[in-house]
This record gives sequence, C-alpha cells and structure tokens, in this order.
Amino acid sequence: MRTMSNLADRIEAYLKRILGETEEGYIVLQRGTLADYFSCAPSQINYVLTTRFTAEKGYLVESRRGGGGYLRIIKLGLDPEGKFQRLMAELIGEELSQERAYNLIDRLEEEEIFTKKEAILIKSIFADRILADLVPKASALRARMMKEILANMCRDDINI
Amino acid sequence: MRTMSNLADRIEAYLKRILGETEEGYIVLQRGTLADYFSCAPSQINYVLTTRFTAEKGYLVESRRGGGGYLRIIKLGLDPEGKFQRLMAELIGEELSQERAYNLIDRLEEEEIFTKKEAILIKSIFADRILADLVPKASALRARMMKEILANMCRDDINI
DNA sequence: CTTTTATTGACTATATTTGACCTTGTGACC
DNA sequence: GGTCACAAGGTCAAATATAGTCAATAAAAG
Repeated sequence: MRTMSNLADRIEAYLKRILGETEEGYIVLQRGTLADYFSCAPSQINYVLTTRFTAEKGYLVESRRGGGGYLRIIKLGLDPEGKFQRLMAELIGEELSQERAYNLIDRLEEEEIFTKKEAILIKSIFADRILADLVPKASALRARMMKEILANMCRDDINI
Repeated sequence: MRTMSNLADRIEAYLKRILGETEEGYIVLQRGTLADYFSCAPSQINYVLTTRFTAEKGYLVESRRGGGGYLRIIKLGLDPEGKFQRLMAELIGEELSQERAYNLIDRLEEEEIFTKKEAILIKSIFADRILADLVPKASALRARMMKEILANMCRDDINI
C-alpha cells in the first residue's frame, strides 16, 4: 500500500477513482476548481497530469483555455488490431528508459497481457540498478528485450 | 565475534523487529526519520540496507526520492526447502551461461515455480543473441538477473 | 600488523511544490 | 469587424524535500 503522503499522489488517486467510477471512459473538469479542492497551486494539476497521465500509462489529456475552459482526461484502451506491433513501433523505438519501460509494463498488466507476477519479474530485471554497471547502453538493451518479450507473447504455444 | 553494540547491528535489529510485528510483510519508513531516531548519518541507513537486507538474506528494498519519499523493506516469504536461497547463493558472484540458465529455467518450470509463459519469457531475453553485443559480461548479467527474479518470486505481496 | 567492517560527511540525483509570468478563448461594446 | 476585459489553462524555474553514492577515516577482528 502506498503511503499517499504527498499531494501529487492524492490528486492522482482522486482522478483515477472518479475515472473508474464513470461510464464514458473520460472525465471533464476545471483546473482551477480542482486546485481549489486540494488547496494547491493550479500548476500542481499540470504536474500531476504530465507525470501520471501520460500516453504510456494509457491516458490522453485534452484541454481548452479561456472562458468555458476545461481539462478532459481520457482512459485509452488498447487497439485490438495488431496491438503488439503498434506498441512496439510507437512506444519502444531504439531506446527505452527504466521509467518508460515500467509505465509500459504497468499498462500491459492493466490490459491483462501480463500477470502481476510477470510484470514484477520483468520490471525487476529492467531496473537501472541491475543493468547500469554491466550494460553500457542499458536503454538499448531494454528496448531490445521488451520487443523480444512482446514478440514471444504472440506465440501460439504459450497457453498450453 | 560481533559485539552487538554497534550502530549498524542495532538498526538492523530494530528494523527486523518492526518487520516481525507487522502483518503485511513489509514496512515503509523514511531514511531521514530513521537516521534521526538513531542520531546517525542518513547514509548509515543505506549501509545497513545494503549489507543486511539483501535478496540472498531474504529481503527486498524499494525506495523513492523527493517529497513524500520513502524506503520500503519487504520480507520475502518462506522458502521451506531453502531452494531459492540455495540457488541464489550458488549463483552469487558467478557467471551463468545461456545453456546453464536454460537448464535451470526448465527445471524451475518442471517444479511449477515458473509457468510455461514465464519460462519462455525469461529464456527469450537471456539468449546470447539478445545480450552478446550489448553486454560485455553477459554471463554476469544473467546471474544477477536470475537472482533478482528468484528473490521476487518469494514476495508475499504478489498473488501467484 | 593486516584485513574487514562500520561511520561520517560532502556531493549528487530525483521528486514535489509554489509562484510569477505567458497564451488562448469568449463575449461585451463600439 | 476590432478591441478590450476577463476567464480559463500553460510554462518554467526556484525552493524544498527526500534518497543515493563514494571515498576518507575509524574501529574491530583476525
């Protein structure tokens, strides 16, 4: 269980909770109102959005300024058509930092492509702590490993 | 003989005591607070963690910096036959060739410690084909990764 | 006396919080 | 239509709050 002791974590949890309670898969709210609710600087909301609601984590944020302005936070599902290939092509590339890898793995766990145990297992060996001193280009290795894992997840003989 | 009166030992004993009293199998605390409690340098805490709370001794440590930062010390679950600890001990400081790794993984799959999918997943990224050109000491990395995986298999907080 | 283990502190890395300033959209007024 | 006030949201950098690393030194063990 997270300590939830800092503001950013509490705002994140709040947004995820109401996102989970809604039917449409997105929520619309105002930055200033939310900032008031948590008695914080409005820019704190941007901080939470940019660190917790990224594309890798499966979210899309739209907004509008001016009168009637708003924030819309959308929870994305995976495209069932060729999802692995799309993920590999769009999100991995030639380099994959520890943080981006973890986000991606969490996302694949949410989509039930990995079990919790598999997610922990993969994250454990993708850690900089494990790779850094033995691998000059750790991000290149992570990218390669992640692609290899995803390719193997497509094997037919895997669910026997 | 240890005098049992040095700081590191007392901090170790303290952490193990509160770990034993908790229900969840892990504790969360702050490095600075603990250092204050023992009136020592914060880095002393890191020393204790790296020397006493290692995977081979049955612990995992996770942490986070910045506001709301914390240390989480996880006590690994019981391993009655000491199988993992023995495997880890054998692998410490050793090298693990692709062939030996594959044999070990197959054995753990037969013993139903890994599912077929997990075995395929691990083997896929342990291949020399994946590691060789990016990792000067591929066997050292495999040994380290394998230990890390085994440690994580003992976590109580993953429901296997 | 030598080797191993423990202690400390200076420096580094990372995450969060806040505030001053910037940009864009809307509508009233001319 | 142009301009202006106001109502959003955006950006960025400084201040603050944590934790990590490393190397020098001290203490203990052998």
